[in-house]
Amino acid sequence: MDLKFKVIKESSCGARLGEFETRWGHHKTPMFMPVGTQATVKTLSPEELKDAHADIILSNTYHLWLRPGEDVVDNAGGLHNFMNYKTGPILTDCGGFQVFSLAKPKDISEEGVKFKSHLDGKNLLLTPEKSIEIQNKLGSDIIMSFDECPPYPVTHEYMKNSVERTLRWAKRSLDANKKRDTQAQFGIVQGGEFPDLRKFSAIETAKLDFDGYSVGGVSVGEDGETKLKMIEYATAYLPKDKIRYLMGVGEPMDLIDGVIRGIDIFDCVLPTRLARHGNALTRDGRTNLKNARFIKDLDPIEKDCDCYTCKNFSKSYIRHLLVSEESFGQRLISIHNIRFLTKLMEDIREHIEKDDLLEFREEFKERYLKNKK
RNA sequence: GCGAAAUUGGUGAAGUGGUUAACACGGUGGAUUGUGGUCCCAUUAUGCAAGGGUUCGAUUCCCUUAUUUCGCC
Repeated sequence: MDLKFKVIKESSCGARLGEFETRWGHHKTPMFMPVGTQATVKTLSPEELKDAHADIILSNTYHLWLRPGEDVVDNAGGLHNFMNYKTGPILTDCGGFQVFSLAKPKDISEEGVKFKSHLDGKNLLLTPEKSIEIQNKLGSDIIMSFDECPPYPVTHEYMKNSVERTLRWAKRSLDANKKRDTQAQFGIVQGGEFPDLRKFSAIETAKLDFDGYSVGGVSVGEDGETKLKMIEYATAYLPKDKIRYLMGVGEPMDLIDGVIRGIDIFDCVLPTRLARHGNALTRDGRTNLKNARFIKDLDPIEKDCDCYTCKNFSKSYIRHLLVSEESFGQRLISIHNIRFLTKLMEDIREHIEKDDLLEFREEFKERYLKNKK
């Protein structure tokens, strides 16, 4: 499905202000997608997501395949109906990342990847065709082609073979997608920190007829400078008229730096995972709300934040909930953290419009990192 | 009143005549980037009820006191 993506404005620093269309309406980029691995953004209701200005969410093929099974979701009429998320699009990840993140004895062959299920140890085979078939049944708006996300670091030789295989898998993924008219499909660029392989992967993937292109294999343990280069090596060779999605990146500074390198969409578990561990994202950096200094602090997490949490609850109360292991505390911070990132993207869009994103970056960085040693 | 047993950090507790008193919880910090939600890392008792004695050395043995628990009149 054509997303009708268009770049509205490209700023002098390389950032793009854009827009695309789905059956749910128009969506502005750059944007951030909260992650809902198991058909739920952990602890949040669809209403809360909407209120936090989450426009689109990500869900996961691998997890839904294992439980409850794609047929169960299909039976409910697709993911949107199943989870009653009716306000925006859903993108499903292909399951490729789990090869890396599960880090079990893995067997990667031309055919696909052999896993042991983390639920019952059963031997499973995920192939490009199977991943697409599952995503077709899940009925997401955007599906990802099946890739391998190698760990970091890995030898140039390993990465070269992996990139070439991922490219062949991309073609098979594209061929397997019979619902192309209803679901958009993205390809994934890999190549690790190697400029030649990133370039090769970007150019060759771009030759395939995808609706968007993502940059994968980033934020897997590399240092900050390497991370930015990985992105640059890829975006330099991606078509300008297609959406670019940087997978798994969500640190506020990384979002800004990604946008400057021409990225349009991001996803990350960070806001919700940090929330479950008691950490709030703020303009002044991360704040661990479990810290004793908040015991009697009646201020909200951020005074000028428009989220439900900040409009109604104090740090003192949230700290109490966290310390008492009440899940409402995790939920309140999740709401705030997601809103923090969607607001950051709104600010970024505004500054692309004004073409002063680099100045915004400096101001933001100064304040965000000032408490870091 | 008599007899017996016990007394280790904020809590539950292990332990030994000899350099840093186990473990768990709790506390305090930290970590966290396409999520295997309740995980991970660090730190947290200069002291073993109090006082005295034996000993090269005692939290560990002995005595006294205090407190607690259980029996008996």
